[in-house]
Amino acid sequence: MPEHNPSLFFEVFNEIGILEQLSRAVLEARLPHGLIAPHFTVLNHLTRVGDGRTPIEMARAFQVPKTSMTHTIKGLEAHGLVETRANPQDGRSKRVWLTDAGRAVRADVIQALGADFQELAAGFDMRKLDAIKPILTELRVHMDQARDG
Amino acid sequence: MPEHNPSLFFEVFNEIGILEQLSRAVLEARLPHGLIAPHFTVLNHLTRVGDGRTPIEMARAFQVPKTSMTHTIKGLEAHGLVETRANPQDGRSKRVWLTDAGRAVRADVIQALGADFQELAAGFDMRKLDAIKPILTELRVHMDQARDG
DNA sequence: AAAGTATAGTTCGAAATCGCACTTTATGGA
DNA sequence: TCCATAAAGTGCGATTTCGAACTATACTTT
Repeated sequence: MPEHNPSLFFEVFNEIGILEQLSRAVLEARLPHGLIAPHFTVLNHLTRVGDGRTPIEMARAFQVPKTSMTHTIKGLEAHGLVETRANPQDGRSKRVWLTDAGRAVRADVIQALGADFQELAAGFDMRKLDAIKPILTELRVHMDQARDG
Repeated sequence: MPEHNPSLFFEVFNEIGILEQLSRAVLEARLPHGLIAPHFTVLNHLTRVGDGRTPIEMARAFQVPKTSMTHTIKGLEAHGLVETRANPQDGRSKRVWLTDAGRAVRADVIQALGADFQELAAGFDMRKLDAIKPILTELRVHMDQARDG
């Protein structure tokens, strides 16, 4: 008989909240001075899905208000890690491009994190991570849909 | 042979970050005006582990700076949801107590969230939540220890 | 008991977050 | 074409976050 206890969500979200803070701390310890997690998230996103994205597109991807994305991009521009150009297809919007410096910072941070994760991995059964990843993804997709619907 | 691919952490933390935002949005949609997630987290913590905790104890539990906890508690006090008294055992510290209003707000929010979670649960295999919860806890404990050591 | 060190909490200032209102440009009918 | 509506992005202000420095109290060592 399935348990179907909704308070399970409560407990899982609680753990997720704490893990988010812990993992953010690990990341930010490796970021150059003046950059915080949202900056890196954008650099990483642009690297993975390709640069030339629009701010609104990234705001939706990360589920943050567009004003927050404006602010984050402004910070990255101030550090010379991205640059923005008008979008020829749509006069309202702009596109965001990585600079060489932006790519370099992202690569450096990834490498530094590799060491941290190596250490974390040493004391943890990675098969358990393997096991939870698809479920977390499924849950995320499910909640995304519930939000839209 | 175990995979031992540290970038797994990267992907898992990415999902956790998005899930944190999504679940926070669900929670905050149910909170009374003027309260945000950290306020509720404190109300809930005091209910679960018992009130009379100290600010520093909660700051550690949630992995937030103690200055943030000071601010959060001040907000709850302003809303009359908690009150603080000196700690007779330690002149440096104070203890935080729930008021009746605080308990009531927490209960109302829990109830409202029940409906949300019920709906979420309808379209999701709760056995998968059951499966990931202990692993998330284990990971959280592991990272906590890695941070201290 | 005195001195040095550690801990709990606050104040302060800088930066981040985010809702609201606004401007500009696009789109989809009458 | 004209108009209404929607969408992209920004400016602004209130609140939040959080590190640094500080005060007050406790603990430890001699």
